[in-house]
Amino acid sequence: MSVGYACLPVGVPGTGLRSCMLKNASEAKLAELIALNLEALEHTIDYNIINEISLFRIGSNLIPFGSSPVNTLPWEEMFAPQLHRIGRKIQNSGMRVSMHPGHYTALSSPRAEVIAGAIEDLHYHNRLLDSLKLGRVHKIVLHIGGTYGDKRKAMDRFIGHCERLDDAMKHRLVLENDERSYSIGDVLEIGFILNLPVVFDTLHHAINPGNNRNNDVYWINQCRKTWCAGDGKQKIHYSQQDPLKQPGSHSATIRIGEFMNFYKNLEREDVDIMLEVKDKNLSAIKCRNCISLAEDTGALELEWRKYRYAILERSAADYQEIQRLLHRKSEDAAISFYRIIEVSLQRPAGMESFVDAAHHVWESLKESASVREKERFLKRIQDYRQGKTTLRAIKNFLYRMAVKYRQSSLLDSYYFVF
DNA sequence: TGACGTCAAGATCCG
DNA sequence: CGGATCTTGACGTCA
Repeated sequence: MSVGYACLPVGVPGTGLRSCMLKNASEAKLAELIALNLEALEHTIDYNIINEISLFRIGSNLIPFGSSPVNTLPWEEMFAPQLHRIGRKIQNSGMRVSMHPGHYTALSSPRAEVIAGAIEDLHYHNRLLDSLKLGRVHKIVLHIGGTYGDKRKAMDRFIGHCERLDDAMKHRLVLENDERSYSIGDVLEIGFILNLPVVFDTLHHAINPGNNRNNDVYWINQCRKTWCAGDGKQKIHYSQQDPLKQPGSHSATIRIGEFMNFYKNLEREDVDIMLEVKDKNLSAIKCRNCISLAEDTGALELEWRKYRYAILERSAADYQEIQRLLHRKSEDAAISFYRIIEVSLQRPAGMESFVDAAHHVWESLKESASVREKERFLKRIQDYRQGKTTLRAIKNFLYRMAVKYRQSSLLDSYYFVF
């Protein structure tokens, strides 16, 4: 079982994807952006390999306007060396990647121009995975689209358009239930007709369960029947509702208690779980550490080094509690560890604890920093105490210092994420 | 016609 | 001038 995350890791410098507005999308601009984005993707893949994250979704915006007629660049050839290098890293590390066109790619539409655009978009996604020289276990996840007042007719249109796609494309396609129109029952019906695998999305299902009320495990086992040997492991999407936002909004982090219940009920290891969550890679590592059978306290120590300042700035008591927990080396330390982290990160940073944490962070910068920079730091702290500057401004300052003096342990930490 | 979701670009404001 | 903060864009569907 692999647990993965989508598109952009948080707290990893140099992994952001660039874009531009349509009116600025010249050939030169697009070529520059593609080069930058491939560098960013390679950094992300490197990060995944180092952190043993073996499931990842490549963002559709990797090639700006990739499926639009404004982008006529032969980018597969132009960037072949970078693309092949990235593909080899994915392949050699045993990573599995996917792509996911959004809700705007609708093969069920009654409008011919929308269908043409959707097919263009699918071709773009397929071209990208082909250009990385990746096989058919690296999937493209597709929604069905709208219902246009008649779901049966829309399903028939979807099936018709899908059947006409070429085989190479069809071998990559997998279908997903959505939170509005197509329940998992609907999508399975289509999947069986088209002989395409189905991805079960837990949160979409919770919001749009359809008529046939069954639990997650039942549907996951139904979906399993749609996955053939050549498709690789069955994939599912797992996410949790943000309690303060609209139904369907992904939570800030995966609440580990809920996830572990889900995992235990699943009683299966031959499933890949793609998380959809705001804190991305952080939750992927969290879930991985909590389900891994080996009592690898090393991984937990590494995590603590990354979380510690974010916790310290909220609560010295939480900080000490975690220190004691890790010292005890108990059997289910990982779950207890993340439970405390989750509660602690909900607290706002208090003024004194924030200043305390900022000083600790400064400790690793002060040897490199100039006298002027030290003065600037102390002035900012003073201003913060007097309400003349914000916590975020001080963190941004510390971040720039960490970049300038290449303090990788600080840059790799989650201090700047929260 | 605007909400929906997403997130960087672009625009504007501030010191 | 640099940095922080607000607004716009790009996609299709649905109310």
